[in-house]
Order: sequence, then C-alpha cells, then structure tokens
Amino acid sequence: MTTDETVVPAVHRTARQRAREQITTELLGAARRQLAAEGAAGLSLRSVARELGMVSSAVYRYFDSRDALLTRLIVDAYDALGATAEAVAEAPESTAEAAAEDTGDLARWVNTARAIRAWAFDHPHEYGLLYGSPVPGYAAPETTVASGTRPSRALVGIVARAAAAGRLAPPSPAEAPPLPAALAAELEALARQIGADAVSPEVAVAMIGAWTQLFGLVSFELFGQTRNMVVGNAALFDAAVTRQALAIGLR
Amino acid sequence: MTTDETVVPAVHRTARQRAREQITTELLGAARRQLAAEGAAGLSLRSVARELGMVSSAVYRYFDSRDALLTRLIVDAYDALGATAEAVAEAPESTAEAAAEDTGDLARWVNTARAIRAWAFDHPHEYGLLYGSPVPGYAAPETTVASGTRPSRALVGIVARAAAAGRLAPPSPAEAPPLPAALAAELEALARQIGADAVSPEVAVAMIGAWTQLFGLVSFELFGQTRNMVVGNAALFDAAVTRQALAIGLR
DNA sequence: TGACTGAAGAGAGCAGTGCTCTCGAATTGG
DNA sequence: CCAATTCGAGAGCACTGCTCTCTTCAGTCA
Repeated sequence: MTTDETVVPAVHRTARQRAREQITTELLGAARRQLAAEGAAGLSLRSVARELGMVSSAVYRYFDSRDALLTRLIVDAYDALGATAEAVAEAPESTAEAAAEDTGDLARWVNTARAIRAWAFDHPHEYGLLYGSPVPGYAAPETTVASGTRPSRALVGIVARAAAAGRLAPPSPAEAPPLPAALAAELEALARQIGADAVSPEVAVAMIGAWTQLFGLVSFELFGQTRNMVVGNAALFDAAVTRQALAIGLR
Repeated sequence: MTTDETVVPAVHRTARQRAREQITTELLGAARRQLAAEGAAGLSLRSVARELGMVSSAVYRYFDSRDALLTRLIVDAYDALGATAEAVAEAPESTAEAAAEDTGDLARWVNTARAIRAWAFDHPHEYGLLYGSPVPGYAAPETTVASGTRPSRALVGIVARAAAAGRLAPPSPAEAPPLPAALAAELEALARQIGADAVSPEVAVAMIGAWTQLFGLVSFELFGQTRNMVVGNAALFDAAVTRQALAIGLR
C-alpha cells in the first residue's frame, strides 16, 4: 500500500482521512464490480478511475499498482469466503435453523462444503482468482496467507474438534496400504503444528483428500470442465462430498 | 484460424504451403516458450513476432487473434497431456517396463495419476491454462472439447475396462446413504452415453470423486495452495490417489 | 511464356493499457 | 499564519492488440 493503513484509534479522524477511506472503499467497490463483470483480465485501473471520475494517476495514491489492487481484492475475497465457511462450520448448535437441521459433524462438513460451493457460484471470478491459476505478481507473501487459509481452516477445524472430542468413527476395515513412516511422521508434525493433535495421519490423508476433492469439484463445475457431464449438479456434489466426509470418519 | 488448415493429401505441397506450415510451427514454438517462461499473461503476439523477426501484423496471417493463438496452445497442451496419460493408462501388459511393474487396474490408475502430475509439474503454466481459471474468450466451443476431455477419458477408460471385465471389487460395507434415484439415473445414462455401460452409479460417483480429487490436488500443489503444508509431497499424493482408487473398486 | 489472382509481409496508425513525473491546489499540524 | 504534506490533474512513455494500406512475390491458368 502507498501509506500504511494503520487503523486509526477511533473518533478523531481528520476529514482527509475519512475522505481517503471512503475513496478507497469506492475504488475497491468499483474494482470488485468490474472484476465480477469482466473477470480479472478485464479489470483495468484506468477504467475504475474513470468510473469514479478521477484520472488514472490519482489511483496510484491509493494503490501502488494494479497488482496491489488485485491483491487486495484477493485478500478480501478470501476473507469473505472464509467468513461464509466459518459461519457454517462453527455455527452453535442453538441456532434457529440448527433446531430443525442435523448438527452432527458430518452435517457440519457437508453444509460447509455447500456454503463454499454456493459462494463460488455467486462469485465465480473471485473464486477463480482464489483457486484458479495464479498470475505472477499477485498475492505474494505474508499478507494473503492468513486470509488465504481461512476457508480451509474452517474445514479442518470441524475435523480437529471432532477428533479431539473422540467423535470420529474408526476407519473402515483397512483395505488401504499403510502410510509410509516418513509421511506419517510429517502429517503428525503438521497436525501438531496447526493445533490439531488428535488428528491421526490416516485421518489427515482422508481429510486432505476430501479437501482437495471439494475444491477440485467446485473448480471443475465452475470452469466448465464438467460441461459434457452432469453440470452444476448439486446432488452429485452432495453425494461426493458426503462420501469423502464419511471416509474421514465424520458422523 | 485464418485459412482452414485442411490436411493436404501428402506429397505435392507447394513451397508456399510448406513455408506456411513451418512458420506456423515456429510461431507456436515461440509462443509455447514464452508461455512456459512468463505465463499466459506475459504472452504477447508482438513479442513472438519479434522473436521470429517479423512484424506483428504478419502474425495475423496465421492466427486471427491472440486468443486464437492461445486457444491453439491450449488444444495442443490438452493433446500432449492426453497422450501422456493414455500412454500409461492403455499401456499393453507386454511392455518392457510392465514386466517388472504391477499391471493391475489399481497400478494403472495410480501410474496414470502420477504421469498427469509429473506433466503438470513439467508444464505448470500450460497446466494452469488447462485447469486454472479460464479467461473469457478462450477455448470456446467444439474445437477444444475433443482434446479437452482426453486426459479425463484416459482415466475413465481404466475404470470402464475394469468394470466391463468384472474386475472391480465390490464396494465396502455400505456406510454411505444410497444415491438419490434421479442422480443414479443420470449417472447411468451418462455411463451409457460414453460407452461405459458396466459402470454403476456408485462406481461413477467414486470415480468422479477420484478424478476431481486428482486434479484438485495437483492444482493445489502447483498453485501454491499447499505452501504451508506438505508441498510437492509425492508420498502424500500417492497415498491420497491410492485411497480414492481403492474406493472405486480398482485392484 | 505471360498475365492474373491471391497470399504474405512491412509499415503506419488507432485505441487502449500500466506507470512515472511534474505541477498546482487543498488540507493539515505546528 | 505558514510550512509540510497530501492529493488530483495532465502530459508523456513504452507497451499492447488489432486494422488498414501498400508492395512484393509465388501459384495458376490460358
């Protein structure tokens, strides 16, 4: 960013600061609209400037470059999707809708998956920015990583809590070959690192499988890879996701 | 294309035709190199023209637009990946390497998955073009669909042949809820349509799951979604892919 | 062989892009 | 009230995709 966007304490903000915030918001809004309408390739700094009646060079007072703007949009999108996922994944059991719905771990997972898919369909270009092919400069380092892992962390959290509470069903009769020792150790370390100690390597593999399949399926549906197939088929999605969740041991 | 590239019978081609073919090839080669080096966004018609010592407008004699060039690259990439996958998926059992290797259906699937992953790692930008977020104009209609489904068809073929030969293991004790009737019917119709009559809806769901998980995992590995995780971990990939293949019933 | 047709390349030019720089005007904090 | 900072405007650079015109030359047909 051009100036570091430190959060100003509270009340006393100068008119300039308030103007800057508002214009930043308007720029982001216009950019987001163009992104939604034309996709990332069609997003031009000049045209968002034009939309706000300002000249292109003025935008550089707010964003260092087009890439910086795009990166900001990416972070925001990650947060939006993350918040959506978290809302479902971590919904307390006492929610109104929860009264009627099943609130088991399995239902939590499936509902979260559905929410992610729904968000993706509502924001296809943004989803593409997040989980499609990355373009060079974007979303480089630390900034995005915290937001970028949010959606996935929501999913992992479901499993981690279920595992910690001993609510995970034992794996089905071991038909799969055992994991290589090195991989098992790696996964165990990883689980500990993210504070999911109760997640065994076997469960981790199943979870990673479910995770990648979820986003793989959504991407295929969205990017037209399933054109000749059952497209946008919610029932298929549910079936596939449910089967993966069962394989993790969620019930 | 500017002129329809009908395959000239054989021998008698005029010098002009030969020149056109060669220049087309050189253009594609240069474009492919730039794509590999800088990614799709960095591929410019003018710079490939420059590389061949011609002026930008001359390139339009060979490709209608930048999008047409890119579409051609996409089709070629699909074919390259498809050929790679087919070579492994349909390798006769009598191959030299097959003597030492396992040639069961399971091994076939896993090896094909490995080949796809390896190709993706060798051609990251091309893979991104194929399975990343699509950009508006590209790869629109019929042209790509035949090539575009090749990699996936190689995988499906393994299952279809195994199913037809009755070599599929029965599903594990039914812990998953039965498929909705409508979905089952749809999948059955789909299977018949692609000439895989022996593939039951349950197997189809497992296969679609394995398929989407495969590409989801590769995409995550390639696009950096797994940065903080076990990155480029072949053992993890193998484990996940094997488990999915087992769920299909491959042995 | 010679003339006509069509293809290929060169070059100029247009509209658009991201980005830089400079120069006034306005707002701020001392 | 004044100096310092911030902001917007404008011109300009290098680049892009694409179109148009003009010239040259290979292929074909009489």
